[in-house]
Amino acid sequence: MTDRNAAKPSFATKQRTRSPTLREVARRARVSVMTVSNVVNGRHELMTAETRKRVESAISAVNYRRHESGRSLRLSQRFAIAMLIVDPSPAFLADPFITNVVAGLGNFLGERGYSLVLQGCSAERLDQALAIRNNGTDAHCLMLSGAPAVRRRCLDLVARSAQPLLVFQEAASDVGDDVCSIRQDDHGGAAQLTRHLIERGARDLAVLFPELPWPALEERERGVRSAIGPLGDQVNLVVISCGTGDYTDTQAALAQHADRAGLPDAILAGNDQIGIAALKWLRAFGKRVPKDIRITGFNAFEFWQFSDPILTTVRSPAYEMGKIGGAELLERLESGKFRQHEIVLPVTFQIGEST
Amino acid sequence: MTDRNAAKPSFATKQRTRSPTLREVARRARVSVMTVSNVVNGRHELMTAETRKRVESAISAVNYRRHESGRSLRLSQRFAIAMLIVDPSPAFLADPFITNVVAGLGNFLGERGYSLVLQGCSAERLDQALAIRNNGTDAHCLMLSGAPAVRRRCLDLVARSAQPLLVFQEAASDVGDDVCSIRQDDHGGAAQLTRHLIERGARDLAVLFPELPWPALEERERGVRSAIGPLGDQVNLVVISCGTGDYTDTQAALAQHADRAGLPDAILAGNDQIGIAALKWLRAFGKRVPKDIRITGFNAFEFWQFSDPILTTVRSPAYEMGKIGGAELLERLESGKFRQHEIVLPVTFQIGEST
DNA sequence: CTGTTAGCGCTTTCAT
DNA sequence: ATGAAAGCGCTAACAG
Repeated sequence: MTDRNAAKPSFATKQRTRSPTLREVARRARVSVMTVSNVVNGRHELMTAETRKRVESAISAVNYRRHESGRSLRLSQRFAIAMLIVDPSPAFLADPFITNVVAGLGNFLGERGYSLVLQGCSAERLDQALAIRNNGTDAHCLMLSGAPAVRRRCLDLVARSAQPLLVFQEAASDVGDDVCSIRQDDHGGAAQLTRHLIERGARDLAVLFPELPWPALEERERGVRSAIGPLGDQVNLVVISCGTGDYTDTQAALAQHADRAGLPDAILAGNDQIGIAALKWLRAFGKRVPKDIRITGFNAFEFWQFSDPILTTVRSPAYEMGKIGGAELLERLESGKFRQHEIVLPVTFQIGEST
Repeated sequence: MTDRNAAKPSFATKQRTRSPTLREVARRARVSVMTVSNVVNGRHELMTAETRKRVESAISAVNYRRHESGRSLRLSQRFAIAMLIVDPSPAFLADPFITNVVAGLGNFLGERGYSLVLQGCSAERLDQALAIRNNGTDAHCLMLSGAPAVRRRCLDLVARSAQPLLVFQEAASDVGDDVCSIRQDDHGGAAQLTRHLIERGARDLAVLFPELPWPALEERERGVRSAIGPLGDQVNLVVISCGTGDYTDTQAALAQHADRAGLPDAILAGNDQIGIAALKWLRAFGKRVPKDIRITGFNAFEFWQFSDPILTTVRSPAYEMGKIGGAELLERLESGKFRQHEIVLPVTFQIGEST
C-alpha cells in the first residue's frame, strides 16, 4: 500500500498554480471523481439533486475547466480540426476568400464542440508544419496554392497522415478514399462572365491572373476557354500575368503588356482586387470603362463596389463553403466515412457598371 | 499478474485504424519506448548510431506522429494558444486588421512549436466559447469589440480562467498581473491626421465611426480631440455614426447627416473601407475631394489605394503586433511572468491625394 | 445512485 | 546505453 501523499511529482509542480482537476472538485464535494465527471457531462439522471447541487457549487467554487488532454487521451479523440493554408507569403489570411472560408468553418466547428487549429505554411516547409508532424487533431482541412505539381506533392504529403481530409477548391478524388473536396463553381462563373462580355460585343479578351496559380484560377481559365469555344475563330484570348496580383504589380504588368501588345477590349481579372487595380490604371491612362474597355472581377467580397465604376463580378459562397465543409467533416468523424466526396457550390453573377 | 493481451479496451477500438504509438514503433525496432521517445526528442547522444538508425526507420516505416494529448497530459503543457475574437458578426475575420494580427501571431507560434486555436464569438456567448469552457491551451489572446462595459465583462470573464492573457488593442492592466496588453498608437495616428487636416485649412471636422465601438476607435476619437484641443474655439468636431460601417450603411449615414446638418470640410473615417465609401458618395454627390472636402482613412491595408483619389491614411503595424505579442506570450510561458505589461507600437502617417 | 479500476500515450526518474 | 515504473486527467466498464 503506497502512501499517495508521499508521491513526488516534481515534474508536475513546475507549474505555478495547477488548475483544478476532477479529483480536486470531487474532494471538495465529497464524492468520487466519476460523479463529478457525470455532472460535467450532463448525466444528471445518475445522481440525486442534492449531490448534483453540491458538485456544481464545488465546480464553480474552483472554476473547474475540463482538461482537454486527459479527455482526448482517454477517448482517442482530439475534438480539434486543423486548417492548413499553403501560401508562400506570410500573409496567408490576406485574401477575403480564405478568411470567409475560415470564418464559416470555425463558427460551425465551434458550435459543435470542435476547435479550429489554424496554420499558414509555404509548400516547401509543409512537411515541417506542426499539424503535419504532430498528431493533435482529428482531421485536416487544406487550402492549396502553387503549380499543379506542387499542389499534388502537398496533397500526397497531407494524405500520408492517414486522417480524414477536406480539401477546399481543388479536386482530390485520387488521393484516397478518406477525402472530400469542396469548391465553388469557378468554371461556370468564369464562363458566365465571358459570355456576358461577348454579348456586349467584346472580341479581344484577356485574362489577368497572378503568377501564383491557385487551383481556382486554373478552373476559371478553363471556364473562359469553354465559353469562347464555339466562337473560337471570332474571339481572341491572351493571358496576362500580374505578378503577385497586388496593386502595384498589376498596374505594372498591364502597362508593360499595353506597351508590347496593345490593349484588349475586355479584361477578366483573377479577382476583384486585380480588377480594381486594372480599372484604375486604365482610367489614368485615359481609357473609358466600359466604353473603351470592359472589366470583370471575381468573388465580390465587400470591396467589389469600391471602384468607380462598380465592377461586374461573381459572388462567391466562401462562408457557406467553410460551413458546409465543416458539416461534411464532422459527419465523416461520426459515421466513419464521407457521405460525399465532391461538393460544388454555385456562384452568383452580379452585374455592375464596368461591362 | 494480469495477462496484458487479455485487455479488452473496447472503447479504444472504436477507431478504424489507430495511429501508431511509441510502443508500436518500439516493438518494431526491438527497443523500449524510452529509446524511441529519446529519438523523437533529439536526444541522440543517449544511444548508439545503430540503435538510432533502427528506430528512425521504424518511425518512418509506420509514419509515426507524436500524439499531442499524451505528451500534453504528461507535461502539463498544451503547446497551444487560443485566440478569441469577440465580434457580434459571424464574419469575425472580415477586417484586415484582425487577419494581419492573426497571421503574424500564427506564423510566430508555428515556428516555435505552438499551435494557434482560433475562435470567433459574440460577447453574449463568450462564456459558452470552447476556449473558455475547456482547458485546452496554455494561454489566451483576446481581441475585443463592443461598448466599454461589454468589453470589461469579457475581460473579467476571460481573466477568470487564470491563464496568461494577451489583449490586443486595449489597456488591461487592471485585470490582474498575468496580463499583457499590446496595441498600436491609434491616439497618435489620429492626432497626426487631425493636425494635417487643420494645417490644410479644415475647420469643420467630422469623425465617421461605426456604431460598434472597437477600443481602437475610442482611442482615435481621443486622439482627434487632443489634436484639436489648443484650437478648440476655431475648430468644430461632430461624430457621425455609420452603422455597421459597411459600404451601404456608410453612404446612407452620410446622406442622412448631410441632409440634416450639412457637410463638414473634412472627414476622419474610422478605417479605409469607411473612408472609401464616404469618398465615393461625396463624389457622386458632386463634391470634389480634396477641394471641397478632405477625407482620411486608417490602417492602410492594400485597398487604401483603391479609391480615386487615393486616401491619406495611417499604416498599421498589425502583422508585427501579432508577432511581437506572440513573442511576449511565449516569453511569459517560459519565464513565468510577462516582461512587459503594456506595449504600444508606432503607426506611420501616409499621405495620399484625398487631403 | 455512487465508487473502483484500468488504461489512453507520453516523458521524468531511477535502475541496470 | 537502455529499460522499467509511475502517473499526468480523464472516462468506459463494471461492481456495489
